[in-house]
Amino acid sequence: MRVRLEDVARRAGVSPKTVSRVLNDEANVSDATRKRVTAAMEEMDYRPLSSARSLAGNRSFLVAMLYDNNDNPASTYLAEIQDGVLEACDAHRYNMMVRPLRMRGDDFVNRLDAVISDHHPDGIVLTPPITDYAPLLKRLRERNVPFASVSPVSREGNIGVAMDEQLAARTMVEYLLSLGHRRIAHVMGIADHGASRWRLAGYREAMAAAGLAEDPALVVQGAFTFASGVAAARQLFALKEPPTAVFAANDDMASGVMWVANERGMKVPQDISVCGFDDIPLASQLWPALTTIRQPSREMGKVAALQLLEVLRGRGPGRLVEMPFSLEVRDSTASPR
Amino acid sequence: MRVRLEDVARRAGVSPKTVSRVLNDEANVSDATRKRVTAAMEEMDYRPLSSARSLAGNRSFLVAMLYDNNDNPASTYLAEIQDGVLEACDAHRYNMMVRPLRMRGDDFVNRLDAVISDHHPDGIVLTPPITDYAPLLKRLRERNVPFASVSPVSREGNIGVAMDEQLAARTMVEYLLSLGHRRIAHVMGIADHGASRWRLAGYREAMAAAGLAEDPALVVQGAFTFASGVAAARQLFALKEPPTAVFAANDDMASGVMWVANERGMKVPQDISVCGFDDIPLASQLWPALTTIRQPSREMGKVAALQLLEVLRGRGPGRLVEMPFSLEVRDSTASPR
DNA sequence: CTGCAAATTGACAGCGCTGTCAACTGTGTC
DNA sequence: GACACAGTTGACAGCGCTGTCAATTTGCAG
Repeated sequence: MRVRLEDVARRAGVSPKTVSRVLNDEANVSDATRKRVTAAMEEMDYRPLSSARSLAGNRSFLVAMLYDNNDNPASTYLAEIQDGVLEACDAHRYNMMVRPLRMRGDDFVNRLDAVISDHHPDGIVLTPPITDYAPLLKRLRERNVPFASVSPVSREGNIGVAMDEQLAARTMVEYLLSLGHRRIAHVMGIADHGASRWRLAGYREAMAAAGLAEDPALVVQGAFTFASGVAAARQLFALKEPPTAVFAANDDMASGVMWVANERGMKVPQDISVCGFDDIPLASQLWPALTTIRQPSREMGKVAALQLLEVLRGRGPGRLVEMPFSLEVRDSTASPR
Repeated sequence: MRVRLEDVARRAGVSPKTVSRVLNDEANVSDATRKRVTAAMEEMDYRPLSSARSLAGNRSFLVAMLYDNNDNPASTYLAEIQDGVLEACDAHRYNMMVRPLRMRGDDFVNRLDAVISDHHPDGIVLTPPITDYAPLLKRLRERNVPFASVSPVSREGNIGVAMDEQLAARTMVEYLLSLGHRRIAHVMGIADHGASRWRLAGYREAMAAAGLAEDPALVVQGAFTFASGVAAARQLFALKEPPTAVFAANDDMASGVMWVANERGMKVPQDISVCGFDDIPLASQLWPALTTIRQPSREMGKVAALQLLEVLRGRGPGRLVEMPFSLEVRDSTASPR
């Protein structure tokens, strides 16, 4: 037979309601009572039944992590974030569910509604690019579901975690400049993603600061995928004046660029320097190992979830935490010859 | 105000219990009534509250996917399986949760117990290598929690999904033999994983069938990680008579082997052929693209979950479904020179 | 048309917990 | 010593659904 809250109450010599208070870490319980109840719980190995807690208390102890599975089929980046979110939820005995949410089409708000109505998450963790679809955020606020974001575009009124991606991108390009590169290309990510905008802005900032006029031919559109990196590289290498270095907006695209370089018999980094962004495991497994910006994805997932939990547990308003990045110089970049 | 089952019942002119029966797809409801109730549900956009269903019905509608996070930090393989499991659960309106379960130490059975007691999953999907820890399976059976496995070692009494990995490995090695290789090395995975055993067995089978005596120096231990592939390759390439081809038990290790080849200035596939197993996205992003065995991981996750759901929904006993593999010949293998 | 078994439907209690609100306890004040 | 007041505890109902079992309807043989 399962141990119920009532059983714990009897053992501790208090009313069920008092045990409930202890369980939920509520105020107004004397230290002595709290200690007695906690001991009884331990002794009996009491496990609250979450369905009963949910039904009576009208909360689900559930955090849903939403991601866009249009452009992100099982990506490493998301897997790492998920790992961090899960760790944070575990620590506070919250459950976590992952929900793909196709952002294609215009009924994604309905799909969000369905997720909320079906699962009643107490809160939501938003991952890029879902962090910035205005109608979706609006609906979340209307339905009064707290949420935290990983790398949202707007810092105003958002809680979660962010990184100064523009500065990171600028740092990367400044590094390339310091190696002596002047014709530096940039492969952009999907146009309306915040990550694409920041990384492009950082690139432009560094180039401008070095007094270099922007050559539009050196900035090509990508889509964060390996294949788009391949396409972008083909375009860049076909230029009359090809770049001596390529800064791709993420590692997958950078690996596409390197792939094309190999295909053409160009040596990296002797003939062309290539660098990426994110530092997914792939970056170290490529030959030569990829110079990139390290983004602590797992930690970022954890921190975003912790901010959300802060709110859910009524501990405070939560904030937008800034995470550090680092430039990982490896073997795919060198001075031009 | 939320629409409750009672509201639907009133609208359809039946008792709440009858609506419940329709909701749960039970027998003994006349077609006419069923139709009327279903219509009422639709019209009112009724969403059953899962906490109430769980509490009253003593089931959770929850499937937990267990994985070992010792050796698998956010691996692509698991992410793909997860994706498939999620799809299957969604289709039957079950929730899914992912649970890392460190297999190190000997209290993993307790940790399993905690998962069951805390979350009460109706069923569990086991992923390698958790599929084969006898004490864990025993506990699962004792506690009467149905489970399905992805690639279990033992096919007896297990439901889920499997692939003939030994045949796949043999096929790969036969392909290398057909290219003219004779000194073929194998980098093993973690010793007690089923995948390691089968892939090694397939390697041996093919070598023996070709009349080649096994050279123990050509079979080296790995651990399914990139780093272990690097270590294994250093060992192999240092041999007096190094291999002309290396078959690694998975793609990550194969990429480590290629990395060392590059480091030493050896050309793949001219100087050394390398191949892997799994066909994770990395395989196509390496240069040269990796010859490997394609394993339909996502589909396998889905099929395993479907077998479990078959059981959970009282539809049958479930079975062990065999999935096909395919040899993906790419550019990392060629005849020796 | 009657009688009987099978199929269909409903009444009711209760799953294990928490919200509400009332009751009680102890402390400090004048 | 009486009173006010904050701090602590408990009684009770009820969250929305399903299990049990009894009541009713239907189908069909005689």
